[in-house]
Amino acid sequence: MFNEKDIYLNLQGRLVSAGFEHGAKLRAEVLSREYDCSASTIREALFRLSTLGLVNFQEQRGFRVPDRSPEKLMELTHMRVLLEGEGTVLSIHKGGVAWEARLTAAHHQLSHIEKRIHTTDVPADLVPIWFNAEREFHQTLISACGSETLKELHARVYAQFRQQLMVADRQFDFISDNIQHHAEILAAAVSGDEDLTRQKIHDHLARHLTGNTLQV
Amino acid sequence: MFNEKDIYLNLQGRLVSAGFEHGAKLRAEVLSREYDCSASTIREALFRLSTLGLVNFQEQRGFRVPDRSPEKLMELTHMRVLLEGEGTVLSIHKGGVAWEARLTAAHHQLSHIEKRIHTTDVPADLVPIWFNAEREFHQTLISACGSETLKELHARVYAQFRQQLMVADRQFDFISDNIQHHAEILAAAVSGDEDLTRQKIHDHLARHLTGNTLQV
DNA sequence: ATTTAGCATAATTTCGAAATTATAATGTAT
DNA sequence: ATACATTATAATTTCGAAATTATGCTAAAT
Repeated sequence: MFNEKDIYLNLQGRLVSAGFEHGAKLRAEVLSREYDCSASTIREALFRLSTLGLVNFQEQRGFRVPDRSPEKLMELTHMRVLLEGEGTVLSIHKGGVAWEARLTAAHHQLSHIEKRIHTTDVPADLVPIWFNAEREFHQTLISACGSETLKELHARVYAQFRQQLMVADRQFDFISDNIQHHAEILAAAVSGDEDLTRQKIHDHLARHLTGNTLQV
Repeated sequence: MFNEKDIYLNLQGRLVSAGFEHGAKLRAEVLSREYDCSASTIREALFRLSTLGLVNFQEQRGFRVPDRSPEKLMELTHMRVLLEGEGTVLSIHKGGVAWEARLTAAHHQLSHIEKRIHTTDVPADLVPIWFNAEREFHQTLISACGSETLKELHARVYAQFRQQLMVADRQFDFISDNIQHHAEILAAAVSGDEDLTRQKIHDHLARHLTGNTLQV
């Protein structure tokens, strides 16, 4: 049923989308029953996730979901601004029309979902879809940067950023601003204006740099 | 004798300082005899190191030391310039006199070793000492940035960068330039000139951005 | 009543072997 | 001779239990 890779990915998914509480203990034996495998297999997966930053490991004390922390969120946001800015500027230079096309497509999908969220009450099953579309858009921004290293670093930071913001029931008050932000980032990127693009990425994330947001 | 943490750290050390060949296969069973423990313990350590980027893991194909690659080195160098530049500028703002003192001290030690290397033939046992002093100086640059996240990202990148450059017998032709570079970085940082500091960090690493260096 | 020591319980870590999967070697058919 | 299938070997992965270490509980002493 589940091999280690599935378990690893499934745990990763839960860790960034309220599948566990902040600060929750992750006991290998308990999880091993859930996934119908041995504790060692879970332990391996948790170790990998700990090096990713999605799980805290303490010697002789096991594994835990990291606590929420406004400082951590600010640090992660800062790294997102830095890495997404750099990666997007590189994409502008190297990506060509193919990248612009992919970015426009990713934005179109995201925009569609965000407008639905904006106009109607948010059905619970729309949240993971929005979640993926948002990630896809931001990943596409840096997708033509030419540096796997940059993309890996960004993926880590993005995952930890999401984990900080995860909550069971989401408010979408921010969605109106987000629609605007994403459109502006797209426009700036396609226009080829480096500084403006960096600025718009910064503005999009700026509210997480104040220490006041622990809501999406 | 060895607990898992020791094994993990020992392997990490070897992986960044020519303790294994580039591309070498890392077989858990073989290493388990070396460290006098079971294969599972080694396997756990290798998984953690793989998430760090110092080991490649392929499903059903085990673990390997990453190959050398000029492209990878360039990407890592780029990330070092970005993260060290950002971290140092933050340190300039937040570090105060205490940070300047630490940086001056770290530079003094590094400078001492580099001058010895410059004037005499390089004794083999000086290499790891230089190695640590170099890392210490660059870590100190960003040490007052106030962001554990930035420091963690930098530590990963620095380790992978070192791994790319590792060779059994080192040439130290570059050392003369390095002495100059490190002094200029120190001077720029203490003077508080942000742009100049970023520039000097860039210049120090610039030769690794050409794709022509796979020597330290 | 509070602290501390010893004990019982629970959790973590390590192990070595069993099961699975890949790789190499040999033989067979075209 | 080359390609393909089959078998044998070697490597990886998973397991469940044993050993170690932490945690919580009870009782004795101040």
